[in-house]
Amino acid sequence: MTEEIGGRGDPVKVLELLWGRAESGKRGPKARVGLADLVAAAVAIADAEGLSAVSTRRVAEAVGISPMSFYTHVPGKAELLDLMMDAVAVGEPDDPSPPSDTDWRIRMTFVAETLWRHYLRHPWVLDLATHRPVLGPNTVAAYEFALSAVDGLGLTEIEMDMTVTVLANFVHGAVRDAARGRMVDEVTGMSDEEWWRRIEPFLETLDYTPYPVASRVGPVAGETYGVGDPQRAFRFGLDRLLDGLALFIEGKRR
Amino acid sequence: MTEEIGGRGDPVKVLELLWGRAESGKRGPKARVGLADLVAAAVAIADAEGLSAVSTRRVAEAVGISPMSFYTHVPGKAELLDLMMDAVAVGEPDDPSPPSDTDWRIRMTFVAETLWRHYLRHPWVLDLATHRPVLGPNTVAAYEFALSAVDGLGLTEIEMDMTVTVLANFVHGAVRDAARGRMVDEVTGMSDEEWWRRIEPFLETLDYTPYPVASRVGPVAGETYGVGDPQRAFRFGLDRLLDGLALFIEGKRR
DNA sequence: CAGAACCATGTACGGTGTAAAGGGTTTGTT
DNA sequence: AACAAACCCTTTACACCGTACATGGTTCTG
Repeated sequence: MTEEIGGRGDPVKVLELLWGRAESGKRGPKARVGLADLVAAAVAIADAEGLSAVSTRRVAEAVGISPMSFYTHVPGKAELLDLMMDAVAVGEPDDPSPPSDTDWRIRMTFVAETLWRHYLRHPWVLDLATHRPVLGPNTVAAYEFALSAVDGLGLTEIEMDMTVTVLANFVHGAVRDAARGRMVDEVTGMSDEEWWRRIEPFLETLDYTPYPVASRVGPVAGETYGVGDPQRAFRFGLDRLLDGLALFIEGKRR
Repeated sequence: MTEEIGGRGDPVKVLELLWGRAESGKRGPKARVGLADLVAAAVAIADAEGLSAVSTRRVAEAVGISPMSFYTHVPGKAELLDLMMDAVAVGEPDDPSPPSDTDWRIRMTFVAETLWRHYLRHPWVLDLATHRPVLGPNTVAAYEFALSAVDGLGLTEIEMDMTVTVLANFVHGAVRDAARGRMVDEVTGMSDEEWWRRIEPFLETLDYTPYPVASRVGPVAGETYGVGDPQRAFRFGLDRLLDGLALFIEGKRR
């Protein structure tokens, strides 16, 4: 149970680590493990057991060094978290290849779906992606990938960035809801269905007259989110967002 | 440095606390402090020093009880966090009053701006709002408030919920970027401007040929976000999103 | 007035991140 | 060849965290 804050620590130090500029010394004994091993181990732990299972001692043990040897390779935990985020901010081997389509809408849809898959594969990123961006090579590559989808449409640089940011933020929020229904909470060991089932008797005892609209919408939405397809909300929001962007882009083109 | 996870603990227990159903006993001595005192103290600490400063010991001390007496009032920290979220999910006295406008667009804009202010006032909510919803009275009231803006437009219940969710997710993401520039990071004590200034020399040493689009857009966007007005991205995204929703709503109306 | 019920507390345990100091091993310099 | 610098790794220790457990007061009920 540790609040994990990305984007901390000495910002230059972490950049040097991200871009491989921290040349390891020539003098002493060779390191038995590399930085990449530590990061990979930490990612594996986070993927399997959630972010709260990632501790410096645990990561050190996973790669076979003593707890404090961790600090030989990484300045601290904050930097490790940044490195983890950048490490997974890259496509997986089984990802579909991007469409070389001329329709920006198809390209942006693909960007959104790629982000969607990314977050579902590494849900712990959702807990970390609340602070400063990690300007590592993979993160920048992902940024480039997203920007390419809106390049050449007549948008200014700022408009391009804002467009991509809005899309990324939307996916972030949508996948948060989806991850809820899909995963079993590794801490409570309670599935989303059980959660709804547990609280439902209590909810029925409440007086909903102060909430007329919510009491009409809530149960329907709750049922849908509880057992339904969260991908539906994703598609709905994505379509609305792209509709709005289309108006803007076509307005600029003329 | 503690990961704070909202929406945990016994879900019914926390609901009882949220809705005031946990009747305090009649027998023993009267409690010197109430649940609301603990929650208020915790919120004050989080507002002032960030979420990582909120510990059970610290909260207990703030209200003048011993560390373990905390658990007389709250089952555990997870429940406290839920209570904190719901406690702030209500308007402040100096909030502008909602427009009684017939234009849903004006109403939704107001909803978005209210959310925006909410997150800026309590940025720590961003760190907590990643898990299950807290179905407390204030949270439900906020949900009702948002839903009212899209009521009577001919949308189905599910569509209403998805619309509100998309809007909330967008604001969440946009304010995350804004909070970055506005606040001084309470942990590093480094402002956003200083952060950019520190990393800029390093960024100039990188080879950007693999990132042609990002290298064109990034510096412009970085400068804008670094010293510019993040509210601009908020307005841009909000306008695009509302444009897209307008298409859908007007399509359904006919 | 007895006892149940309740609030509050002290102690203790296992966990966290990491500061500080020291031992071993390799390499560059003389 | 000898030495010192540089580096990896380790041990010990500290302050903090959430909270289980046992105990001691206080107040209301029967």
